[in-house]
Amino acid sequence: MSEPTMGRRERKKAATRQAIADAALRLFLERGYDHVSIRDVAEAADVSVTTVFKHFSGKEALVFDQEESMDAGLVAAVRERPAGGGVLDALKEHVLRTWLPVAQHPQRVEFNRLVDSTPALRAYAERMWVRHAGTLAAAIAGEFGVEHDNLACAALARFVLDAPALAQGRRDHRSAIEEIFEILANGWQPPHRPAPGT
Amino acid sequence: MSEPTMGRRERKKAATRQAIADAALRLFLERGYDHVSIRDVAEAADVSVTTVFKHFSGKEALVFDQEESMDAGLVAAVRERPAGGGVLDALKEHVLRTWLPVAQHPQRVEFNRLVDSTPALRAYAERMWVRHAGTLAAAIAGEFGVEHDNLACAALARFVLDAPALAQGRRDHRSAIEEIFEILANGWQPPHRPAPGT
DNA sequence: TAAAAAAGTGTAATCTGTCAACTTAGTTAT
DNA sequence: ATAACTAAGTTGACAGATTACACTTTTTTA
Repeated sequence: MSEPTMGRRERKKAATRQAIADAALRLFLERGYDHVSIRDVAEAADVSVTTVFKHFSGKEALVFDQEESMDAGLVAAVRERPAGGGVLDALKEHVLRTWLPVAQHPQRVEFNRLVDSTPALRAYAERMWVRHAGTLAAAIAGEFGVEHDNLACAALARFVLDAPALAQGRRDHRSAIEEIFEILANGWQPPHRPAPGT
Repeated sequence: MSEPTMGRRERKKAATRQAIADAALRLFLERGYDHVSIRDVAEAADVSVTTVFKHFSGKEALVFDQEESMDAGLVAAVRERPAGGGVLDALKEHVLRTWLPVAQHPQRVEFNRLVDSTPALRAYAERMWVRHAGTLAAAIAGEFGVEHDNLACAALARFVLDAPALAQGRRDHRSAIEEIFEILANGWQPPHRPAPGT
């Protein structure tokens, strides 16, 4: 799907965008986010500052080059879920499939450290998920034939999209996600005391 | 507690802060958040730009002058809850008591419209609540004698603090909050179709 | 091939936020 | 009361992010 659909123009555009994103990530990892200016990035990618802003909406967006439209994925997960399966299970599987690999990729350890240690990026990353809450809520509501802004659906969407942020930084991402979805499915129960001596 | 504790100095400082906040809110409501610069605010309050930043951490903070440390209130709600009562109920009551009056105050209609129509302020308001998730999570965990970062407690804290954002913009704030806590207590259930013809 | 469309450039401007050195006024100890 | 101290505020300069604008180059297309 790449060769005939993209003319020279779009190919060059994509290349420029990629060059900017690569240069940005490299510099950020080298010097830290706050010690790299947009000008630095532009020069490293050999483009002008204005070009950077034509490709990215702001400095934070330079870091999250890839994870863009997961709207489609979320909606598909809900709509094309296995017959007879619940929406909750479908969303759990989707989160496990799409988020786990990214979060656990060993080449991303330094990337995650960069994000974690930069307040602006932490905030951006959190909002990145929650920003899709509206779309997901509408998709869920559509499945049940209720108003697109049905409160229960909006709440579920929001809670589900909180899951990655909550699981972030836990030892076992997978079981963390499962525990969160367990709460959403059956309600919150007071935790029991851990075995003494741990 | 106000007269003897505050000398002239602190009184003047508080007055300056209030003058800045008042000028800011007035201008924001008049012209819209994005069409007012910090310089405008400073001039309207007859102080220098740097003074504004000495009192407020940033432009958004000018709008949320009042609602600052609710950490203490959240922790108290959990710790001093009625004997035998569940944490969930205590938190629900606390949200209803502290958030409802503010959100419904009729004098705040234009204020809410300002926040709602300004993306930067929307984001700030949302984070304002979620920012206390760590404190609340630790308080809940403390009540049950588990590790301070217990996942179930962190998840509950987060979900509870999502409630105001979710209830915002609904017709009936109170029942919205109650519906959200119902989900947290008993799990999410698919919504039923609304009566046709509404 | 010429016009339209898109990508990119350079400049200048605005705005947020920070910094350092200075002034002023309130507080405190003598 | 007065000198020394301290916190609040001022001023001016500055860096970085972001936008607007007018211009050039390249690709596409009629």
